[in-house]
Amino acid sequence: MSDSKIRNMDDFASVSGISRPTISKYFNDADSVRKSTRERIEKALARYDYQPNFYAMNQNRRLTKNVGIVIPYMSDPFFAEIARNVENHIIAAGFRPIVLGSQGNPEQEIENLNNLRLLKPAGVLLAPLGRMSDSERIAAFCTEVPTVLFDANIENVGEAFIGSDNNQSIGLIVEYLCRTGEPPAFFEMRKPTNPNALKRRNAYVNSMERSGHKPHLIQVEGEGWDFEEIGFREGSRVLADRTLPTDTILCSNDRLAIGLLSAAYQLGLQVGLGENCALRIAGHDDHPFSRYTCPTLTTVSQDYTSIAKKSAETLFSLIETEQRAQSRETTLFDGRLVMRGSA
Amino acid sequence: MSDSKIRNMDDFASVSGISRPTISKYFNDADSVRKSTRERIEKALARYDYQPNFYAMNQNRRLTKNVGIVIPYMSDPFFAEIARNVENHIIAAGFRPIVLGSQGNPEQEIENLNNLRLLKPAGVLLAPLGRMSDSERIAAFCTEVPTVLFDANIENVGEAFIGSDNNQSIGLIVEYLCRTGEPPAFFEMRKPTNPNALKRRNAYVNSMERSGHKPHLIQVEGEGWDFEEIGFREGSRVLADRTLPTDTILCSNDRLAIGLLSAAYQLGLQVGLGENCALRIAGHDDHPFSRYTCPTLTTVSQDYTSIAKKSAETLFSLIETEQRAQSRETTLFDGRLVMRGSA
DNA sequence: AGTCCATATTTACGCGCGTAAATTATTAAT
DNA sequence: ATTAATAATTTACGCGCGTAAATATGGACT
Repeated sequence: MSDSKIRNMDDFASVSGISRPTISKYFNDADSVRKSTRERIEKALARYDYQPNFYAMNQNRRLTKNVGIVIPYMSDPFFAEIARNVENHIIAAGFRPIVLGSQGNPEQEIENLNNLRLLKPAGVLLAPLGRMSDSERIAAFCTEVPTVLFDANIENVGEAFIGSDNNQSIGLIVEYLCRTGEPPAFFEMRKPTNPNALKRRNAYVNSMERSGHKPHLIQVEGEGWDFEEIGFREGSRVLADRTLPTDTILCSNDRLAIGLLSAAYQLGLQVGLGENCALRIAGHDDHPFSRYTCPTLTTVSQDYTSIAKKSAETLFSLIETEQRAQSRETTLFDGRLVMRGSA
Repeated sequence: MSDSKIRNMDDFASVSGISRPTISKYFNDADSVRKSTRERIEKALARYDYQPNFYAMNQNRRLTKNVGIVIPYMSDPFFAEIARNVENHIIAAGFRPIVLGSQGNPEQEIENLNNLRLLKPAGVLLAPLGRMSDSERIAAFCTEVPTVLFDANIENVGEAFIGSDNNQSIGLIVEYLCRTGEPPAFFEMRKPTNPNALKRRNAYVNSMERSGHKPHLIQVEGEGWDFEEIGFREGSRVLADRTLPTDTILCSNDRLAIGLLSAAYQLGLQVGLGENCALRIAGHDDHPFSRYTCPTLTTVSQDYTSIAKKSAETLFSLIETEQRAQSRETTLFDGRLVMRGSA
């Protein structure tokens, strides 16, 4: 295989018989060297499995092909899924994605941005935590690195925002629920961590009033990101009380709905559309798990694909033009009704 | 707040009136400088919010306080949970955790190790992918960096292995199921990706035979890590066939069980212990979601806490003694029966 | 005041790489 | 063969920091 260990680019330059600056050039852009040179390098690369030190590279380059992706929660399948989507676009465009999760912690979010800055990224795609986020420091970061926000908006921070049209999506499912049964109550956290939650609350109220129904907010207590637990605990309480003015509950997101479904099951309440069902439950987001709940969860899917694509494209155009956006544009995609068993 | 931007340690040394090497020493170990000096540094730190370049630090140090944690899948709540647990121990011991997920991809797993190596970690805690893993390259990595394996074993790789005693845990739940109803069939993937799955299969067969029952393996097709989908799809098929010789199914892990529960629900099969139940389903792992399934999932919990603690401690002792383990020790923790609604 | 030890500073070099400028070699075309 | 264009090499420096050795400084003590 290999002779002595290749420890750095100098070593590799020696064994391949090509000067270090040329090797450096090759790794920067393989097509920027003569074809015969490229072949010699690649032959040597096959013999000695050298690869340049990623961090040392980034330390010296003005700008790299790195693109950061920061999401609020790594272990939330919803964010994992959208991050994977964005990642694919980044790779396809010849960039290198670096995904970081903030674990619901605003300090971690800032640290993620700090660490990214050291890698001299060409740009960053950021889905901020929301209410908890240290928006001042995020704004400061955005002045240094071209940043596109997605999923959750922070007013006037970043070059653009791409997300879902909560008005449309909530309107869609409220209309559906009203049309097929009793008008829904809205199940949410009293102090939601996410700006989307507030938008959805307002959208619900507006949508209900527009169709002449009285809105009914079920605002439960709970902190943090353990939404299933909150949905279950508070859902159990609310359902046991039997003070609901309706048999239909629309949850602010699928994870709350998953907890609520579990609570309903344990109280012996049949959920779904049938005659012998006591309750209808709907969610929002089309969480990967929502197709395995019992019954499967009726929800509104966010347009993952479009959000990911548009976010990436917006960032790429910023990177190419090497200038900031003249005006901060907001793009909202429509949700799609996903009818399943629960409502 | 601050005057001109502090760009590096030199700048910060100037404004704080202390020499750069002393600053460097402070950041390495705050107690290694005189108290009065420390106070001066920290006063300057409050004024100018400088922090050293993480990657430049690691480039030059022989050894750092970094500890890598590599898990097979970031968005699997089970691994997310155990990683969080390990992380806390690392922080408590004054080290800096760096968590990386391999997304089920063996190449990503190797790349994660490569990237970690560049950060000169004091040690690494690795939960390998299993069958898919490039065990040769992992072994090569382990000769360079002290590495402790957990969750999934690779024979003779790394300094130690800490995991669950699948024999004990499967024995426990098989015994429970036999005692409280019909002996279980075992639902698993025909070609599991994880070595634990194979151990569990054998443990099931042994356990059944020991108590005089005929084992029955349901080995379903399916690749990858989308276990819920496989559990649902193949579960639907198996249940619809109605060729099962028993009404009790033990799944190789909770994620399969979650899919299977969903399949049973959709086929109108009542799952649980009651007289009018057609099926009992049990899992393994005590996945965070297993308490929200309908019905809640009876399972065996792995001793997260102990595995995380022991893994971290084993690594710390390796780091302290600065030498490799004389012999590769394997530590297995007992599982605990978690009785819920499904069996 | 003088001694000693701990701590701080100065100086100088190294890590693995990017990059610019000047020089030399190669290639393709005239 | 000469020329011009292109590519490669040499040389030299910089990035942000660690670290070692020599030197200088401060405080506690006799």
